[in-house]
Amino acid sequence: MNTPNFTAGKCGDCPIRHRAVCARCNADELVELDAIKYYRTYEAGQTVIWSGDKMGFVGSVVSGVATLTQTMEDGRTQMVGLLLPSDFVGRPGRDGAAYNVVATTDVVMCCFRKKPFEELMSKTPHIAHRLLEMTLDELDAAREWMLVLGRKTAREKIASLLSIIARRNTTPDNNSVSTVFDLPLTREAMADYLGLTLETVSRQVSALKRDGVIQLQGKRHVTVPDMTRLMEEAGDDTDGGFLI
Amino acid sequence: MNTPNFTAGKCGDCPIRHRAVCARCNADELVELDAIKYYRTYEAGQTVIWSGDKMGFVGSVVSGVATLTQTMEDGRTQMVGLLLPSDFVGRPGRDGAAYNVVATTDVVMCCFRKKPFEELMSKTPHIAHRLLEMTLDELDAAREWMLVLGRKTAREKIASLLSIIARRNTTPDNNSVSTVFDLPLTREAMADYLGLTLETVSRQVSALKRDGVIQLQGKRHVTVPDMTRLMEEAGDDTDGGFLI
DNA sequence: GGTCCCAATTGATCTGGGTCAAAGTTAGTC
DNA sequence: GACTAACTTTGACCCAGATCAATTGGGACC
Repeated sequence: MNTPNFTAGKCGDCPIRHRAVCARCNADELVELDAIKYYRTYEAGQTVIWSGDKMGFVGSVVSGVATLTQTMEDGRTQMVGLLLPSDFVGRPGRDGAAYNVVATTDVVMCCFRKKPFEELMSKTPHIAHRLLEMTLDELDAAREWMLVLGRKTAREKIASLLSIIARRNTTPDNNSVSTVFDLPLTREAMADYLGLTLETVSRQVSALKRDGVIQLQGKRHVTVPDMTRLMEEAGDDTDGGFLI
Repeated sequence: MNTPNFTAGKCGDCPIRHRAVCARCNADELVELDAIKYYRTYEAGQTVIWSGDKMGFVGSVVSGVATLTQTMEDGRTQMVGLLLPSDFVGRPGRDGAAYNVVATTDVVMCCFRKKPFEELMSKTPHIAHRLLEMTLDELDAAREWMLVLGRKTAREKIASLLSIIARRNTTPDNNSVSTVFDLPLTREAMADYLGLTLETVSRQVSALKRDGVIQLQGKRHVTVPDMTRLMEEAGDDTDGGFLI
């Protein structure tokens, strides 16, 4: 775990939305942090952390997509978080992981050894502050998702998921009004996020396509001609709320 | 809002599980906090905060039960949090409320004016730390709840809710192995928590009673003869996990 | 004690999404 | 370029929970 095998990355490469602690990219912070920080890559499908395991680090996603999942003894699983580039992983002050973390694409993580990170945190109020802010964001997202899970129809659920991914993952294409992105999830992973079966996901994606709300090139490449329409389908306030 | 009309309360009365900042009840902290702190009572049914409103305080529940809810334009509502005594309300660093907060019983809140609280927080790393810990707890609870909403059956949902309330609300009755508590929620509120209709809640409560998993005295007073059985019905690991 | 009101129960029926099954797609791999 | 394996779509049928519609129960108040 301690062998950084990611060479190209340095904090100068942080994606714009990188919100984790290291992401602030202030040189003085970097000096402090470099001693305890390392990069690590995971292949698609690889489990980053098993629920219940001791977790020796915290960190954030640099590139790729990972998921947080919970599983019942009989195998029913529910995704409880989607980790896109810039999202933070880990629970400072806690020893065990609460969820499985699985890479769904190849993932590069920027990790901080936990012990020194916590020491740094208690010496640097600004970091604890930032972490609180990020945790509040995650809490908002989780609660918004409870509304999706508890009260939305299958079609609305799909539309909600698509708009979240669209808002975070759009490849800017300014000579077009359309929003374009790649789905980083299989139909099964989408189902696990939405509390549906993969068949229902497939049917509803087809229905949204048939109704012109989205266009598909292949299975994963999505074009949204009209984001407002998609958000109406999601049942959201058109102003968008604060889902991350 | 500034008129404290709660007289009996002082921090010496904090319930055992009071985990909020003021709850630590160290005399020196109290001296600091007293200048910015007030009590306030709300009647059952009263809305404490409207989603989107500017929120001038943070605080914690001293007694009673309140709920956090989200509502769609068409009226579908989902409860996203249950506030029992000791739970924290508010989002330091945020201006607007993200949810409706509604008192479901008479509620006493211990409130801190937001501005001075935030100043205090930035001067006192220990408070920011504690707040982070509490927010992580809430995040865990929200994510555990996502599993309930997304993947559990109606019967499992009811059993899950009952065990959460049982674990937090039990009136100790040591000459009996049974767990006894009062439901602080109407059937409708339970339905809003569980993503069900009130009719389904009623049916499943009746079914659990018929099957001897619970006993009811009146509509609200619940006796659980065997907590292990209830938790099996909830589909939880018998060790209980970390739901708050 | 009566009656008003609201919470809760119970019944009958309907339907969205689950389940089971089969066939179609796509990307590797040899 | 055929072969495999994993992912996806589509169809047929079913059932858990929603919906609609009466009742029933239980305080609070006169």
